[in-house]
Amino acid sequence: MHLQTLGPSPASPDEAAAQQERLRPLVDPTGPGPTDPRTVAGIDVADCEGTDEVVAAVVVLDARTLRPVETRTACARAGHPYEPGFLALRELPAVTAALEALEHVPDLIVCDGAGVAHPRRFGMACHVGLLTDVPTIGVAKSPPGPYEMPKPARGSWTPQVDGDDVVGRALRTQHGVRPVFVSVGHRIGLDAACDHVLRLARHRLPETTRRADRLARDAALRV
DNA sequence: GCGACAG
DNA sequence: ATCTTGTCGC
Repeated sequence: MHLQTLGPSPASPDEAAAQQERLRPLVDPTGPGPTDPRTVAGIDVADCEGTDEVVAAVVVLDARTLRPVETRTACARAGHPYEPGFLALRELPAVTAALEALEHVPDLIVCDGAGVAHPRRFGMACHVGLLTDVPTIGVAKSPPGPYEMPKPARGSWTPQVDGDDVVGRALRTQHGVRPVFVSVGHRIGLDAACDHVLRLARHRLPETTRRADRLARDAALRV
């Protein structure tokens, strides 16, 4: 699929922070998103053992059946060790390559990790949103900080607050199971984002994430 | 048993 | 992220 140009790739955390600050005003954290998406994509990344490479996987699912209609993987040098707040510095080159190889343009993209629930309000899901101009959601497996535990029922949630802003939710996707941490990426509001995550979640994590995770893991073994 | 899930 | 171990439930 065609991707927008967002300027030169940062080569250090400092440059990445500057890029995040530059791009964050372009994020639109509102709107209904796709009302009745036909396809939903999931993205995840796995490390290749022993090498300096990471592999990104993109899986496009039929939104109705949750069956895959297209899968792509791409490899890239990690370049930098992981640093909190700079996941994209490490993962985005591979993610970009995988997205470029994609033939379908999905109606919605679910990213592994944060959207606006990020130190500079510009997590990976925001980055992918601007890159693709497709509505994006960030679903993280661990919280950005302390949070209030939602009630045990599936669908219950508590707000994630940062200063004066609500930046995301701890959302229960299965009864009694540890919540996931949802934040908006681009071109969709938090209510709609949580609706989609809930609809995609047969287990704790949405099917998009599970499928992309497995594909990335498998591909990483073969590198 | 095999897959899911907790820590 | 990854690995290891142990329990739970279909």
